[in-house]
This record gives sequence, C-alpha cells and structure tokens, in this order.
Amino acid sequence: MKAPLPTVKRGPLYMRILREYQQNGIEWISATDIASRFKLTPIQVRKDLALTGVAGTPKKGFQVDELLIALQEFLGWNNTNEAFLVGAGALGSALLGHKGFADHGLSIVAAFDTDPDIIGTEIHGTKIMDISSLKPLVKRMGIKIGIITVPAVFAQATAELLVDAGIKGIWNFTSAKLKLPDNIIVHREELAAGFAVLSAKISKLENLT
Amino acid sequence: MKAPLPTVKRGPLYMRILREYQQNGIEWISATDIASRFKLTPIQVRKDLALTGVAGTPKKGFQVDELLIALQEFLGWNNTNEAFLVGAGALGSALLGHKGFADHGLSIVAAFDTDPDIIGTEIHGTKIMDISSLKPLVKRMGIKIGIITVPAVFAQATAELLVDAGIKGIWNFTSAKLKLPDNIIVHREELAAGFAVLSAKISKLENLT
DNA sequence: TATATATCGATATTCGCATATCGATATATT
DNA sequence: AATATATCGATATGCGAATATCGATATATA
Repeated sequence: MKAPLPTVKRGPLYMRILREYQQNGIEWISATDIASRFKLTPIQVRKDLALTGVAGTPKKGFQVDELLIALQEFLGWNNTNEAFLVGAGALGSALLGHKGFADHGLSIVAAFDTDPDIIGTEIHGTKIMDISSLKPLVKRMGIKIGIITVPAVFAQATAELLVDAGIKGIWNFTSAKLKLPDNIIVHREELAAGFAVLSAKISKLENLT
Repeated sequence: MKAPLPTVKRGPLYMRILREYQQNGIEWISATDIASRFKLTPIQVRKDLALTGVAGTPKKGFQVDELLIALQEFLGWNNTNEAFLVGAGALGSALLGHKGFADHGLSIVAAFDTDPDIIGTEIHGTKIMDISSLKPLVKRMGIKIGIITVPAVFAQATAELLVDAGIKGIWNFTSAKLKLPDNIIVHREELAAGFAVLSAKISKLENLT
C-alpha cells in the first residue's frame, strides 16, 4: 500500500477527532465535519480516508468505530505505537508528560538515563531506568521505536546503542546528524522549522500555505 | 519575494551549519558540503540558496559570512527572532532550555504563567513573570511572536490575550484549534505527526520521502 | 601555460499532491 | 411516493517542488 507522506502526517489529527467522537458516543462523522475542525478541505479529507479502504455512506459520512480501526491499521499503529525514550532531561521529561501522545494512542513505555540522581525516580508516572537495562527490555517487549532527547554530543552513541539493542526506528530530537545503517529509519524533529515558517510568514506577509 | 515553504523549513538547517562554520573560522562552504551534512541533494541546496540572491564561486562555494547574513534577511530574522512564551509547565520549560533555538539565533526573551508558585522563579535563566504584565511588555519590546504551551483548555483564552496585546503570530503547541482574526498567523506544532511518519515508515517498509 | 576538476547556475523534465468537477446514492423531507 | 439535499467517490486538471541535464567558470595542478 502506497501512502502519501502528507496523508500520514494528517493521520494523528484524524485519530484525535475520531477518538473524541467515539468517547462522546457519536456514531457517524463526515468529511465535512473533519475538514471544518482543522484547516482542510472536505475533498482532501475524503481522499485521505479513501486510502484506508473504508466506505462512507452519503448523507451520513463514515462510521466512527470502523474508521478508527482502519486508520490505526493504515498508520501501522497496531504494532508500533510504543516507544522507549533515552535522556530524561528537560525535553525528555516534557515529552513524557505530553498529554497529546496519549490522546493519539501513542505511548512512551519506558525512559532511560545515565544520571544516577535521576535513575529510579518517576517522571509523570514513568520510571526512569538505567540505560544498561535497555537492551534486554527492547527484546523482551518488542519495542521498535527509540526517542533520543540526550545532549547533542551523546546522540550518536545513544543511537548506536539503540540500534544494537534492536530498535528499528529513531526519533531524533537533537541537532546531531546520525550515521546509522540504511535499514534504520531515522526521523529528525526540527523544532526550529516551525519558528522559521512563522517568522517568515510574519515578515513577508505572503501566503506560504 | 516569493518563498517556497519547504525552503523556509530548511532554512534553520542552513543557519546551523553556517554558524558552525563561522565559529570554526571556515570562510567558504559549498552546496555539496551542506547537502552531505543533511539528507539533501546539492542541487536542492543550490536552488534554495539561489533565492537569497548570493552568488557562489565555482570550485569554492559560497562565502560563509555573506550567506549567513543573506539567509537571515531572507528568513526575516532581522526583525522577528524574539518571542514570548506563555505556560511554563513541562513543555514550556523544555522549550526554554532547548539549546537548539539559541543555535539558530532565536530567543525566547520572556516567559509567563498564572501559577503563583512559579512566578518569580527562573527556568533555564529566564525569569517567569505574571501574565498580567505581558501586554505592556509586548508593546515596549516590540515582540511579534507568542508561544503557547498552556493546557489545551486555556489555549483559546491565552491566544486572545496575546492578540489583544499586539502579537502578530502564534506558535501553538496545544491540540486546540484557535479561532482568531485572519490577520493573525497561527502555526500549530503537531508533535504526533513525527511519530506517525516514523511508525508508518517502519510498518510498511516503503519510501515515504 | 595548458589541462583537469569541482562547483555554480540556468533550463527542462518529472512527480506528487492539492484542487476542481461531476455523477451517483442514500437519507431526510414534504 | 416523490423530491430535495448532503455526502461520497471517481476522474480530470493544475501547481509547486524535486530532480535531472548541461554548459559556464574559476581554481588547482601539471
């Protein structure tokens, strides 16, 4: 199944509103509803949803439960919605406490650090463990995603450790460029990009979608 | 000047490597250098840099100092590289401590909250102030960007307060959809999107750029 | 001085995604 | 039962950005 990248990126939005509808006991949702909720057109939403394979019914829309399951499947969240986090500093702690993730069904199931002062403590309900215990846990729990929020200088070493432990994908919050085997998927979160878009839009008042 | 959105997004990457070169006293940088540093092609980098108006010289590349200034101008960072942050919770604190921003020349010059226990304290060198003092400061300092890291339920009220104070652009880290006047630029940071891309790439082993 | 090479920069092509159009259909309404 | 309407879903169009191609040029090297 081929999946357009922008569609995948919008996936979490759909997940959120669907969960909300589900919790409120609403059975049907239309592409128009979703579009008005975010800044999208109904057509775009329909095209995205079409990729999941679910069929809507005219005048009512899509069945919330059915769509939710299909989307989850489509996004691959049946297998890979759990992650380990390494580096329980400021940013790491924030991610651990970030409500948004739970809303989408994603969960950071464990966090690791090297600082003895932090190890053993709990941050937002997640116990911080010694990094030496990471490898066996990855195998045992079948975790595929690792989140790196260590200082940039340690990023490469951390990444290698994760790969060695069997991690398949890495979410890199540092500014370091990681050199890893090709079969490892790396995604770098570029926080500054958001800032750039914002200030560019302000300084030149033009429509950059 | 028309600015392709993806180019703007890559801007911070260029800024980072340029600053690094500058600090190391390297005078010239080629598109090939930059491309190999990130996951880009030299052609793409050249096209981006062409928009700044600077000319490179064959066999050497671009002059670091000149390019840095031009890029800064191009991204509009001469005027709008300062921001206020509202909501000094977990995520807010993390952003305050995020070294990455300083590396790019962006700065969060002040932070605000409503919690009396937090007001007056310092987080990563930034003093947390009472939100009531926000409005006069925005005017006095000419700040144009506001960062919202409050709980989602308070997002709308916070945004309105910022707009009332004279803020032109808002960086929204909550999941709330903000209803604001059209002339206000809003950028929502969707953290979960990164996770979605990553897990999609892992579960279907396909090339989603 | 002559030649090789790395890089720039312009043009052309391709690709992917967003947007528009329109017929089909199921529900609600009268 | 007949009609109106909201929505889906397929096809077609258009746009923006990535990629490829190739000549020009300045530096380094022999």
